[in-house]
Amino acid sequence: MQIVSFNINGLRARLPRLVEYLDKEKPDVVCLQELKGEVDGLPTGDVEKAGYHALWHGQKGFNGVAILSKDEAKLRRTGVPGDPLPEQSRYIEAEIGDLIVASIYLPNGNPIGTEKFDKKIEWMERLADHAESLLKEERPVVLAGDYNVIPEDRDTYSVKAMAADALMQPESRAALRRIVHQGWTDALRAALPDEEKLWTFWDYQRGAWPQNHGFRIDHFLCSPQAADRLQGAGVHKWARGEEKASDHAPVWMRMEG
DNA sequence: ATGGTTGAAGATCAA
Repeated sequence: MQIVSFNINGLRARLPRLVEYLDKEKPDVVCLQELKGEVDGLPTGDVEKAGYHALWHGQKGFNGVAILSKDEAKLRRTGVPGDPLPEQSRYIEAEIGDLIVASIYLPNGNPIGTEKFDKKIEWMERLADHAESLLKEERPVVLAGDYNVIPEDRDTYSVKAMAADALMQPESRAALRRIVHQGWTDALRAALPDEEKLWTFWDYQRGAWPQNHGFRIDHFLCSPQAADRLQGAGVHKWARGEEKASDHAPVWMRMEG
């Protein structure tokens, strides 16, 4: 099965792109982030026509996550336990057959030195607690989404340009490492040769896309039971080059079964 | 240092 994570940067604006993407790549599961709105009133029937069930967790104006799936998914929860930002729609978790999958939109945290950055780290700590409890279920689990964290220096076009950014502060990286070290596999990193550069986000500004100035912030974390079945992972970079594209490209991973 | 762009709003804010 193929699982995709896609920060679509506005469901209203991107729905036609999303449906084209579903028709072309036909993934089994799609985790969406940054719906940037309530879903009521949008022509989401197009998603169903493309053959998908949908669990939406929208929010007026900002954030918003969803899980689309060819097989029906059962909602497990929205928000993380003890969520430090309960009014913001950043987490949805569901069960599809034996698989547990979550769509995550982690706080951006900019600018550093503010409450926003502190909340980002707090949110990551609550996610870490929840991730640990998920591992105890000893099931295939995939935590997919926009983590807003550049894990290592090799995951950005320029360490210098990003040095003051919340996405690559030592605290952000340490919080992500604390989760990974519980026993999760970063599917994209695992699928890459060590020296290979691969980005998932290119800013709309400063000609980032034509100059390939990107970074890797969309990740799949796989439980051992999911990692055992991992067959490959990559980025559907073509989608970033389309008209009216999101600033993120979809990332994919393939699992046996 | 600043500015550049986009979406959801319907003035700015978030990214």
